[in-house]
Amino acid sequence: MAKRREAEPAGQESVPRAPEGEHRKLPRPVLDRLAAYYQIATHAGESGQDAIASATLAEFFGVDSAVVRKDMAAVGISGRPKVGYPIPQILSKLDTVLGLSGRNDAILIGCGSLGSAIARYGGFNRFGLRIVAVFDTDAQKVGRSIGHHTVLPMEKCRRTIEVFRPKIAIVAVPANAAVDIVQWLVGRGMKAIWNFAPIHLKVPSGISLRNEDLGLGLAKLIHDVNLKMRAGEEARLSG
Amino acid sequence: MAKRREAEPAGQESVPRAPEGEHRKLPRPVLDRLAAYYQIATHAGESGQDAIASATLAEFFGVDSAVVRKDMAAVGISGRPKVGYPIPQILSKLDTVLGLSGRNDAILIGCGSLGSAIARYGGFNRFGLRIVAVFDTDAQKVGRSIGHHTVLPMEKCRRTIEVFRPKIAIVAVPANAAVDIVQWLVGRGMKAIWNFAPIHLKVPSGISLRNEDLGLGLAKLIHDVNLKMRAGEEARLSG
DNA sequence: TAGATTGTTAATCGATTAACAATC
DNA sequence: TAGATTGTTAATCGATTAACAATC
Repeated sequence: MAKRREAEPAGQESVPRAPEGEHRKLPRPVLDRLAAYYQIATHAGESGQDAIASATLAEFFGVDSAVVRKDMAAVGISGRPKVGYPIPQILSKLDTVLGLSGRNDAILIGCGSLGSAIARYGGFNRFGLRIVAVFDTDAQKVGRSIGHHTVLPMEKCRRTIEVFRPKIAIVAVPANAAVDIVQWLVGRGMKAIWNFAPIHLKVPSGISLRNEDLGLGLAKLIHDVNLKMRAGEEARLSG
Repeated sequence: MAKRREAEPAGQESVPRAPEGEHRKLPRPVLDRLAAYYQIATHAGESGQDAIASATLAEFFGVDSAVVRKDMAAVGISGRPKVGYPIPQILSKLDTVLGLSGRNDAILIGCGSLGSAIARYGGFNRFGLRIVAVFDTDAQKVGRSIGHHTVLPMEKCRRTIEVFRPKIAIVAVPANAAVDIVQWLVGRGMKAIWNFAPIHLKVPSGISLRNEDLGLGLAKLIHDVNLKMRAGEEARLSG
């Protein structure tokens, strides 16, 4: 029953064999759904349920229930016929799979409106995120307090990285500054970049990067709403 | 050369036939990539290039160049051998496809730190977004000015919707308030919901919804960095 | 012309869907 | 027991990759 194929995508050739157990590489669509199940199960748990059926999760995410059952099997979450999947097991297993159980230290670069919002937002604690320091090049912003943090000058960043060794850098600087900053951060040993600048960045393989471009999200939403409105009009004309 | 199949996903049965030309339904992975090409082409154009090769776009996005050429063909962008795809054509075509050429009016609900950041951020103008009004239930926030806006009380929201008829509502309220607000907004005729609350919402088919859950994005990034660090360690041990 | 890059067809691969036996 | 729901196999579907002819 072992998986037949373990071909790695470009940039991963150095991995000699697939990791086993909970840490095997999951297809991206699976990972997307698992993250959503985590959120849905959390809210279901808060409202008093102690189990949730594959059909329920499927309806929320807009897929077939067999997909959900396969996803669950892929990470070793087992359900019970007539009952569903126990929410505590979903949460603890996905905690492990998504890596949320450990502490994930981060620094934040850029304290404009979006950077400040991130610094103040407490909702990421749930995912183990701890922002150890926030930086800005703007002398006017240095010294200000944002949430629990005081904005530090960029010159202090190198030393902070050496002391705290954070894995994650949250980049919320203007697009034209992002390329250089990210290159510098990677050079200082940063392992993950969470990029909010509206520019598509690249990093060496072995470094994790997430381009969280909200403008692109908006573009997709606008595309979708235009498509639906057009479809609605056509249905009205022909119906 | 017409497409053979036009099956619609669940919830779209009312559409009698597929729209033609630039507005046909694109597979989600294609749309994701097109939005990224738009961003990459924009920056390439700003740095003085006037064309870009499929291989360049492919390298940025981490796919094969044939994928890029197919995507371009799918939306009718034509390139020239030895040159690549002209950037003006990429931008104007994707403007149309993504629906960014029109004006997209929106209201913003919730002026916490994230809502305020969105209200202040000018980067969405590029996508035709115009926030016509911002609202909050908190009497303490009403009357404050955020960017160019003054926070209005929720009671004024109904009337604003009737007058401006915005298509899009940006929801940046706490998770426990989001469900009711969104249901109300849909009832008032809103066509698209851009949800920043950390909860997976559902809307009737025919309404567009984008759950922009940043915590989920973080979870995926953490998963990825853990996987890579683990892979790196294994390579070191066995290598 | 020679060479680089597009455009497109055919082959492969992987993910989704359908179906149903196993199980509580 | 009967019925609902999981778990899993086989079939279908769609997207990616490989290959190469067309073209500037």
